[in-house]
Amino acid sequence: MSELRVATWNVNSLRARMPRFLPWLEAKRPEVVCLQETKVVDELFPREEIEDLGYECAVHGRKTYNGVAILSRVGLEDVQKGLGDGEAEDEHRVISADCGGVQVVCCYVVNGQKVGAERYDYKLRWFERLTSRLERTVDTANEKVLVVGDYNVTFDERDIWNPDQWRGKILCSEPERAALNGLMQRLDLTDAFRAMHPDEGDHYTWWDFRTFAWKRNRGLRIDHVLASQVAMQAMTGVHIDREARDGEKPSDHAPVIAALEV
DNA sequence: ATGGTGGATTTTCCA
Repeated sequence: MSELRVATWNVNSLRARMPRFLPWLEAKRPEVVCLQETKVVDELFPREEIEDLGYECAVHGRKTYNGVAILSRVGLEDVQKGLGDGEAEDEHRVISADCGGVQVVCCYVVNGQKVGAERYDYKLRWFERLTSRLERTVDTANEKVLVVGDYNVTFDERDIWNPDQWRGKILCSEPERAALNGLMQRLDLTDAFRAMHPDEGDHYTWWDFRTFAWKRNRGLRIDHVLASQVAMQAMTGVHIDREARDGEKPSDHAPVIAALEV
């Protein structure tokens, strides 16, 4: 038995974040790292610096927006990019791979902008497409499966610094939560952080760059590790790496790191 | 009700 740590981090531009990302990667050395908002086409992905630290890279990026990647130093097999449902545009928001016997899916869910906006409806439809994609490509009934990433949805008021002010708003609305919970029910996935930290609030993963949100700890928990039952049984811990949100030129998200015995 | 900051590519979009 050995420990396998899987981190998920919305880096908000990998190239802009390299001065923070590389030292973090060297210090933490998670076996698997899932990145969102890489904002870089595959040809310009900073592959060499990451490979020098012992990682293989699977990338699915585009110019300016979105982009996802999986880095692994325990193998990277069966890489599948995108939603794969034949629709014209999937916005480079999903990539999956088998890493050391764990089925890892890295997701960057649509933000949605504002309840009722066109992008909000697109977000709800995109959740349905993601759910179908997972039903086609992962075996949650039998395998260790981790579906991680920036879901842009809170589960409940424990995930919100001021629930009254956010009630019904984007990232907190009931249709978004129904879409996320529906995905989890259909795939039999568990919110691993909450399972390991029941009844605790004040555990956020995103703090808005505006309004001094970090300094005031005005955050939301919107980055999640969703785990199959087999993965949950192997899980030893999940934590949010708040240090990575502090200091110079941080991302607006903190990494979430899950550890399992494999 | 609005705008605040940050990143990429620009005088604006997206978050």
